[in-house]
Amino acid sequence: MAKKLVEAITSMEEDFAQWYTDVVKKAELMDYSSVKGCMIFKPDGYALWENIQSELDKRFKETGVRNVYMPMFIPESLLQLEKDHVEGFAPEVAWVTKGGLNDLQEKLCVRPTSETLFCDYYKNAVESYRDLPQVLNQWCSVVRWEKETRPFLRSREFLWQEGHTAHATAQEAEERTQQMLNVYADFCEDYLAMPVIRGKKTEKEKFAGAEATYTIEALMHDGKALQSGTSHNFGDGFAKAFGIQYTDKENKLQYVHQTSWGMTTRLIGAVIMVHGDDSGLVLPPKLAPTQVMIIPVMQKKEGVLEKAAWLKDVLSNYRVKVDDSDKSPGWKFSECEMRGIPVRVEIGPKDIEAGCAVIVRRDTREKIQVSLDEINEKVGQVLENMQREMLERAREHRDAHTSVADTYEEFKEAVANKPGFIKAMWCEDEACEIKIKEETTATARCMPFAQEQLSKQCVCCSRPAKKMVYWGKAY
RNA sequence: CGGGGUUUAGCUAAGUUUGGUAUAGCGCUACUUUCGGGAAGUAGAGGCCGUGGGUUCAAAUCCCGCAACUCCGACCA
Repeated sequence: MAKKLVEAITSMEEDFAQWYTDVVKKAELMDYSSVKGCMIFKPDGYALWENIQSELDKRFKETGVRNVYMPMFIPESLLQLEKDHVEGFAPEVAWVTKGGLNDLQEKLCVRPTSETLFCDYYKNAVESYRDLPQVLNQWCSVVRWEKETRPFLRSREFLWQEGHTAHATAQEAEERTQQMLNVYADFCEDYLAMPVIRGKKTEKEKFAGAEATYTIEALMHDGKALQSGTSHNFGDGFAKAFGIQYTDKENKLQYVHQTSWGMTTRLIGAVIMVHGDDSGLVLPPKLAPTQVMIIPVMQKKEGVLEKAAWLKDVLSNYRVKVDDSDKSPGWKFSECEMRGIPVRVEIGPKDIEAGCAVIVRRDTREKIQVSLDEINEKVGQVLENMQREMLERAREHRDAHTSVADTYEEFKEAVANKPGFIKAMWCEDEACEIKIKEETTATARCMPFAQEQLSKQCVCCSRPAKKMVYWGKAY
């Protein structure tokens, strides 16, 4: 691990929560606003979201998704149609009760999620099997009146995408649910260099109104888990509550089967906590809004700025910038590191004379002197290596922080002393899940698709085990 | 929503115990010298001391509300 160069950032070891806040501020990703729990995305923070958005959107569209936009308000009567759903969200919705100076006839909630609006739409849009499937998505913000907020991880208004689909058969809905979870998982691993565990939520942890919830779970640097994306299969529950029926080929009325799936700006928090170090943010090259920062040294010397501009041109197939502000080079180096820019190129009179430049990799701080003739190719290699090695390193960290517990004693010991995932068998009785949570604070993160038979007994009650579960403390 | 902490210039803080002209460092502006890991000098600008009440001749300071931020729980993406 590289040594700490910037005093303004608290070290992770000392205080992880403070480290996180320091990085978020120092990397200029966000500011607090005057509305409690609502944050300001600054340009560098919003640029991360824009990149996530465009890459995900591209991947969605490859699977046939189309974008729409629904209203941001939901009439109270509509929200209440599905019982589990309204019970799940009621404690945290914000209400609009006035329009101008007058009370509204029916109060409107600010959407906490839009299942009800999509259902209301599908009720009319779907008549025949020919209208199916409906595979729609929207990019928007939603509001949940959270008690405790943290930048990117939990705010009262957050940005996300929510996909909502309707299908003719249960099987088709199930396939779409899993397909989107895989899109999410591939995106996290390939684009964010963040390894995830794919699995199913327990009954207790599943989404309000869902038949099944699938999740991807990532492990943060401090050993806490972060739910990074979810995909829900609703079966025909919402269809029955909202009356969404179609006529099949045999001219019989059938209920549709629905799914929904979402990812949020919380992913930015995940990237910070998976890859960051004591000098600040570390961005995977594919995600980084600026991939290469050129820092001229002795920039007032004749020819230096010109050479830097020339270099920018040479490297123009990457997202490249020149820092020609009149700060000292040392300042600019630190600034680059705090902001997580993957590659820094130093160019000064000495380099120009020698026909080379120094390239420095953010994650390892490795410095390489390269000839200007081959710098374009070298930078490309460094970016590629960095993307790959960041994923490998995160995977190694996760594996090193995953333990196995056969007995309840081992389990308690692991929660207390080994931050990270704990793999253990479970009988599928909610009583054990609740007991574990109350006694250890660890929750069932997911039942992974890749099941292993660790033992024959439930880690909690010793009755026959049915599922292997990843447990952990979560954000 | 429960428990702690914090709130004074753009940032970090001192000053509050014991009421009496609002301070410092960094940052910012201008100029000069600098420049390979947060450079220096000179001259400037910048504050309703979170907010609303109260006590007092006098409040950053004492008293009572409220709010925001932050951390730990509970809830959640």
